[in-house]
Amino acid sequence: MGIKERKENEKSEMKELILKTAMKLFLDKGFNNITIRNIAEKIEYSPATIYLYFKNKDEILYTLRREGFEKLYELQKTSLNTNDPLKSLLKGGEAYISFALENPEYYDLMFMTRGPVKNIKETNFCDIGLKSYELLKNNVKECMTQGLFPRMDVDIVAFSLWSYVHGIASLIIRSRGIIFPEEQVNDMIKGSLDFMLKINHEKNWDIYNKSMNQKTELNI
Amino acid sequence: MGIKERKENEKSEMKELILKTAMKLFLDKGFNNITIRNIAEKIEYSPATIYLYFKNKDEILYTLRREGFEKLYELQKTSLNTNDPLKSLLKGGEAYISFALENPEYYDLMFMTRGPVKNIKETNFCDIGLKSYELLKNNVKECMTQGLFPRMDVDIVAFSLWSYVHGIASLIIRSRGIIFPEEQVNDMIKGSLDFMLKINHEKNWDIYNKSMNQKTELNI
DNA sequence: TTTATTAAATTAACAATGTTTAGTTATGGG
DNA sequence: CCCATAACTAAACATTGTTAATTTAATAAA
Repeated sequence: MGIKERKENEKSEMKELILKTAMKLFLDKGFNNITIRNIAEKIEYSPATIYLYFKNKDEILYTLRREGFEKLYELQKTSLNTNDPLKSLLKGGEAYISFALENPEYYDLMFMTRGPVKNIKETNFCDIGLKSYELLKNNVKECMTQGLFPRMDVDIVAFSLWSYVHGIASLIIRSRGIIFPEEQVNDMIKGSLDFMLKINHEKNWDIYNKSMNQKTELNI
Repeated sequence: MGIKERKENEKSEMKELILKTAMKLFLDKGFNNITIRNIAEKIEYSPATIYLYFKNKDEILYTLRREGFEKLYELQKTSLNTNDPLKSLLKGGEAYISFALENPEYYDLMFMTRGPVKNIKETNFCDIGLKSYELLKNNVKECMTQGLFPRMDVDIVAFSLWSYVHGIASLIIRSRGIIFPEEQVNDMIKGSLDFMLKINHEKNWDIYNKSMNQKTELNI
């Protein structure tokens, strides 16, 4: 069965190549401005070949989107730990925004690109996305049990925090933060995260400060 | 000059008709899925006619986008008053999200659609958008002078608040809040605004409550 | 080795898109 | 009535996603 195996490998290598190339192109010009022919030309195959590996252009998107959700999940897993839930949230938020700004096209595909809504469930990116969301929820819960957050509906608070970082990331990605000079963007982001946690916890100011001083650099 | 005048009227009426029709179609299927031919067919003219009134498809988008910014600005003007800056913020936030969810296609064109970045400045939708942002900033300033907010960089706080409501609106519009049952969305939004202001101001809890009780219904 | 079968890739075409050009029809002034 | 200008359209163009027919390459069978 050595041959069959090799063929399978070649097949998945080809898929990888297409995905990698597509992503590189999307990143530069955006999903809608890249054609199947562009991708084909880059990898020096005919356009029709791509259809041997992906049903259509959308399926390339779906695959990349799922990849993105997996990447993000891994990232969240490493930055969210419940020992110090507040610090954890801060790091998670920073990681989230960093991910979005370092992989704008991934982020775009995941959260900003309008896709046929039917397929959102079919492509079950929800499953893995939901896992990320659960991480966040647990973190929020921990904050509540430790008395760092007011006791509210966990879903509401989690959604709020998610909305917050998503808002920051997506405004910047879409250059709607264009009002601010480029070099201020980084401070802006840090400041925003500050704002949320700061006013959240003037009571717990000491705890907050401790986590702020240990925080890692945002590299954007 | 009566004739010339009438012609001009007819010309702008035609523009209106095209815009109105385009918007209706965009709302249903999204900008990228609507063709010039679709619009033309709807208004019973030939596709080429549209190019007599708009340079290209994008210019229709730009025009609608500018319209959107004006609408939003008017809305913000009426809901933001500085007598009670905290209540003002809350109403402004609600109005913002309502606008986004009631006019998803406008909102999409304004903040979520990827457009050629060059044209962002050319189409100077910035001017009017900036005015909205200034309203918000003034409101934030007022909160600070009244001691309702910690004294931080006004831009950072304003951007934060903007990010927050934008995050909520855009996640819902892109059905990324799909994890929650439809009927909970409304509560979710209210709860989120609660969250932000609540934990913001447990100190000023009385003020907050006053504005919460008087708040108008979100009709989504 | 030669032939048959299967897989991989390409060529050429399709319909649909945004856009342009050349031409036609209508309108108003002389 | 004739002409100039405006309004409009038909027909074409290049480019898109996608597919069907066909060729080429790789494997299995003889």
